[in-house]
Amino acid sequence: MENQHRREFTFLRSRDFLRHSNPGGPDRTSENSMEQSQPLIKEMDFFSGTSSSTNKTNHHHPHDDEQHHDTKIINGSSTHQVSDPAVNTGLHLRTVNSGMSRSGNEEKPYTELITLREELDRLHQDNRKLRSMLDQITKNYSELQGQLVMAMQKQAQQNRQEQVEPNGMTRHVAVASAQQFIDPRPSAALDVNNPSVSDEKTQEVSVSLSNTMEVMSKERNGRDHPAGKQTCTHEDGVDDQSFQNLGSTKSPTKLDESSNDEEQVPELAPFRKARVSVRARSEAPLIGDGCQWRKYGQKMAKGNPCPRAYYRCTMAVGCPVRKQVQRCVEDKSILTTTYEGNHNHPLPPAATAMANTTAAAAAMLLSGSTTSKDALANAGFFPSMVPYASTMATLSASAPFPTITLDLTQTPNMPPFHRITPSSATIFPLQPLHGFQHLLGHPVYYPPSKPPALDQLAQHQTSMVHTLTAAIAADPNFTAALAAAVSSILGTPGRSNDAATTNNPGLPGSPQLPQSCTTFSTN
DNA sequence: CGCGTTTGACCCGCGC
DNA sequence: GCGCGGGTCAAACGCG
Repeated sequence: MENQHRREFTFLRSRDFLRHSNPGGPDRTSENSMEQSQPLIKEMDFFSGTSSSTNKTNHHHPHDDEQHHDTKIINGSSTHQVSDPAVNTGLHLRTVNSGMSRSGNEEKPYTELITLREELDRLHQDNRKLRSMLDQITKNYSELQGQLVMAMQKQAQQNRQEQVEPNGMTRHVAVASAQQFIDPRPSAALDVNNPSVSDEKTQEVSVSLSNTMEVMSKERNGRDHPAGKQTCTHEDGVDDQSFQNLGSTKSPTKLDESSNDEEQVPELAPFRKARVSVRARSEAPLIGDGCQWRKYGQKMAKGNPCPRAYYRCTMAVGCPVRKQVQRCVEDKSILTTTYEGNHNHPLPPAATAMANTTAAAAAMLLSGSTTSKDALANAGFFPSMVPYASTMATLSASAPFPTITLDLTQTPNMPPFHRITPSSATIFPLQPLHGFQHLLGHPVYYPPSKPPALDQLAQHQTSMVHTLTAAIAADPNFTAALAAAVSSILGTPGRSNDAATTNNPGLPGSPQLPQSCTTFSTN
């Protein structure tokens, strides 16, 4: 009970936080910076509450807990209101009865009973009110989120127009492509947030973001494969309507960056799926993320002696979420897990954390922080605010999927991991700021140590990095989820694997990483 | 016997 | 058009 209360409380608080921080751009910034520890604590509270609850719930219905936990959290306010009074009622009755027998008044119990019933009804009503309030808050949050994105885009657009670029060509292309990529998003994201998608209020926060990703992926699926492969169709099932709003899709082909403006633009839009990768050190074959997975394939990937394993989420029948797990060629102690898709079912608390992480990361990736960079920078976002500064985020627009990689293997002072993948990827430490490249759709890979020559380009990239890191940092969901991810991975290096492989959603003591549409790599 | 993993075959997209 | 590589399927296999 207490756990539930606590969960509920922290959840609501985090929502409050979201709500407050969202409305004002600048305010949000300052709030974030100033409260770096505070919000962090809140978020950590959320997850720690989760894990502790998991521990306790293990006694009774571990499964139940897993299946309905989210719902409870979301509906928390109401649920508890109901259950608590019920308990109290019982106690009251007993007390009353004893009192009764003494007094000898037999009619009093009925009166008491009636009174209690009325009380109960009243509580039910309160409960309903609270629910509706919660709904309202959730809606507001979604709306604000969408508005914020749009506002940032507008501002970025304005800034862009005002700016005189010596390197006009390149810049223009980048902007155009980014814009194209981004534009569709707000509407899509909002659409996805539609109540229709999330009947369960519980999922709203986490789902909304992850859906964004799904939207993107769907978009590509839908366009590229009108006929639709089974897999694609399947995934599209969740919320097809949303991806119609997305920009034109087309050739998923690789972007050749720089030279051809005409070709670049179309290339940017087409994303089959957003992916989130997590790199972490782990001896275990898998990281525990709170979900149940079934291996459905294994392949030798080119350029890597270590096989790549394919997993599918089995927590729900039609869950489209998949993940790929592969060890890093350079450092076999590093495990890379890549998540793709959105869960179509309630997630265990631990899984929610990861889901939020990946969703938020994906949202960042897809939200086109590129364009909003200036706005964010102006607003005063700085990477230093990122709680987990050691984490490296890598954006890759390579191939069909835009991918954001969360590198949990790095420490601030360590040189960024050197990526070998053919796909271009941009790595930027959340704190230090390395040059980062083509974001969304501009696959350009260069060693972190050697950013592309042009100073201006470097500058541009730097600002983008700022933007992205700031945006990521500013997203409570992301930071919270990331915190959970980091703590779970670093905290329980050894056993995380078991959890992931088999079904241990909500392992006691080991916060699990929820997965959504993200790539997760563990080292 | 049921369930999950393994593994070869197959499909599809992309580049040459 | 062909080959390559990534991703998925599904029969076979193994384990509890």
